Amino acid sequence: MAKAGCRGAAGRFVQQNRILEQHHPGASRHPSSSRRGKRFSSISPYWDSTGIRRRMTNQVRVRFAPSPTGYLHVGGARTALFDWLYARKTGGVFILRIEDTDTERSSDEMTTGILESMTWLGLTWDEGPFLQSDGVDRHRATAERLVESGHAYRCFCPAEAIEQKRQEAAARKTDFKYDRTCLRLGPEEVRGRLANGEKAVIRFKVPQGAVTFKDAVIGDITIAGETIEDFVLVRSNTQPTYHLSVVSDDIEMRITHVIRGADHVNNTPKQILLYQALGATLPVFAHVPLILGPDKTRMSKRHGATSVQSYAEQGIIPEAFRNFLALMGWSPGNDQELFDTEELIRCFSLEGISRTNAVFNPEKLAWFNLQYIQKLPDEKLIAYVKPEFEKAGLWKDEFQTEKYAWFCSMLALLRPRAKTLLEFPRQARMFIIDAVEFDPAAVEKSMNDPSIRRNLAALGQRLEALPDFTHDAVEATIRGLATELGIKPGALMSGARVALTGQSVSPGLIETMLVFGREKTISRLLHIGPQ
RNA sequence: GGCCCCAUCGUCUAACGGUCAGGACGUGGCCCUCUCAAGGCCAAAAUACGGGUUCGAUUCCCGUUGGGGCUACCA
Repeated sequence: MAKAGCRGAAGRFVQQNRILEQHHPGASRHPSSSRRGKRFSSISPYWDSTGIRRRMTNQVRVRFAPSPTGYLHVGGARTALFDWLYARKTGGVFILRIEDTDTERSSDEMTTGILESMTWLGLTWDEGPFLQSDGVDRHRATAERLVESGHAYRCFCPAEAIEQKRQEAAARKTDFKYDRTCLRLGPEEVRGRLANGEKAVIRFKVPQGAVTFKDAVIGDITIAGETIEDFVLVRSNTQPTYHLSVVSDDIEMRITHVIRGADHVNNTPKQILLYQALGATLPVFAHVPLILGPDKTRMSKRHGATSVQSYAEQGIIPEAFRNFLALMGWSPGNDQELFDTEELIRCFSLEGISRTNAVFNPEKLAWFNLQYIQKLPDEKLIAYVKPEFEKAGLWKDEFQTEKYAWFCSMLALLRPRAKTLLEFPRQARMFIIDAVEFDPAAVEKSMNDPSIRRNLAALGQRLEALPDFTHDAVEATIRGLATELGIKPGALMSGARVALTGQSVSPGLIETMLVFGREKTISRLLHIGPQ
């Protein structure tokens, strides 16, 4: 692929990668993840079993943190790709963390599916996958520290009451924020009510003043503190919430760059406030634009195929999908579109990320797929295509042994016509099965003239007499016979096409004959099947 | 409703004050040709609107409009 210069390294926003402070004094060991049966790697490299903190470096550490409430969708995959690319680009570490703290909606099957999709895409992670739920004790401890330091407080207000007020405010079309009733509670009262068994949440006490941060892709973003509600850190059932868990984990994992979807920009001020309250150094935030459906609304189930898995099932190859995804919201700054892995890594930069949402374009994906299919080495193509042939009941092991060369020559005919892997068995069928499956319309179109059978038989005889069954010899024979018969070569060829394949469309006739082989070609011309 | 963000061909995008606004997908035409593809060539197609700033705005500023996101004891 063309070697081209990429966007300069001088960034739109150059921000120093600072080392995150390790601030957790009594960081306990990661509990093992046997809670729900299935066990994912839970060995954390951040601190070893002796409790000795690892040497800190200024190495980039990025994470992809999907929640296993569904399959990996294209938006998530694109985010993961950018995370991965940035880590590879900088020689950093790519961490996978499963945010499964919503126990209601999370499932192990989804986690497995996400892992499979990432593997399919070749997005290999260096650490993890960690389960966020393994950190709940630490998350709770973090919240307690915030209460102790006066950054958070317990709130006894019933959720229903707040929800009702919220509804009322919405009906009135006015803004609603929790009124901080419980902020005024004295420590005695809090203790008393807790001792009484009253349920409480822990809320973050949002400080006065605006929060400003420099997003690596969007730029400066400022949000007035007054618009941020005292959000819940720990639920009344003691489950930590998202904001707390993410910040606690990102600090713990020493994440230097938070690259995630733009749907998180409004969460960022809350999280920044948490970092500050915890005395931790901020990571660089980079919010990548969203991927939209054709109707320009956020991709969802009603847009049809949105999971990575569904594209794999549709015969898209991972290299193509990845290349396509990379160009959704990122550009190298020039006209290059086809990138192999190394080029992609070399050219990728946060500066090249767009600020505009992108509409998913399946047609362009198909084009990328075609491009990649053309270039795939035979071995690799066969590996991709084999399962499809098996599904269609057309696979034979000899394709990889005695008939390997033949199989490759057939694939060569099919390639330029294949936009997806699924088309290979479909098109290869006529080369593999013994019978000819005649398409009535094709027969009607090219075989209705009674002379055509005679002519094809004549062609069969000539080919039989040919010393060498080669492309040039066959072509000369066909053209010669057509001239003698006073018909167009095309008429003879379309008849031969139907006699051989049963179809009116196929790869080049002569190439097709060569793949069928001399015997089959001649016998089909001499003895045209039914009809 | 409030808050945040965004705005170049239908779509993905290039342009970082001066270009005939470039490329790609898709679309149309032509070429190649035994059909279908692939490939080659050509074409149509955009700076949302209104104000500024400037010798000069796609580019900088403001407003309008449009779009998206967030607005939970979801993540």
